[in-house]
Amino acid sequence: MVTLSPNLPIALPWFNRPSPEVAPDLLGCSLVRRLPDGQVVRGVIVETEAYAPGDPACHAYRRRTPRNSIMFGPAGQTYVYLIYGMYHCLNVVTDADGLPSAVLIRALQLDAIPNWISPNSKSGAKLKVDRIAAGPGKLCQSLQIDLSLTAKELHPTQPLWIEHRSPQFVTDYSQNRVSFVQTTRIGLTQGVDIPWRWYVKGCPAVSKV
DNA sequence: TACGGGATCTGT
DNA sequence: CAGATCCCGTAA
Repeated sequence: MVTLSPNLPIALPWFNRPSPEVAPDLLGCSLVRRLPDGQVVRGVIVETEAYAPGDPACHAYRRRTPRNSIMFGPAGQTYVYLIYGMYHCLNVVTDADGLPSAVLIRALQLDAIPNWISPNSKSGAKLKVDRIAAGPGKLCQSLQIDLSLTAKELHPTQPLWIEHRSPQFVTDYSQNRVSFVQTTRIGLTQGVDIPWRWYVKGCPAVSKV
């Protein structure tokens, strides 16, 4: 189920749909990060959440502001924000120009622990690969994503892009060896009941609850 | 200009 | 379950 090899990059128009459609379609796709030194890191997307116009949990719910203005733009751009003063979250802007919506990428399945991450936690325990990009904050940490990567096109010429599902994943999904779960979103105070979170069933990287 | 809260994570 | 830590939206 883990994709080690490159697949076809997803072109921008693919993201030009309502976020609740794009979010489940992103499961099984690979998020790819090219670092300044040329190193490329790939991870399979296993958990996503959708945010859309009229949704009280959406950063753009009230109005357009400097921070959320990227969400109003054309689909296929990154929207990165800082949360709790210490973590970053990565979104993909979706839907038509003018409609503020995005998909939060919450977890990745990595194939290896990136070499800039210590293989041991602070308490000394060995980190599991499955948990390195488990959660939106850890995901950005594991791929060195910060505010400098916001408002970038998802394209192979850029520091971030997304690739289509591997043939293996497509087969596994169509034969029900892999399935998705749809449920409510995490960590919100508003829009708590909207079931716009999707994840790959049985994946260790997916948030509990 | 000041203030308070947040799409999180870790250790107690 | 509290604390870390800072940007940004809202109110003044």
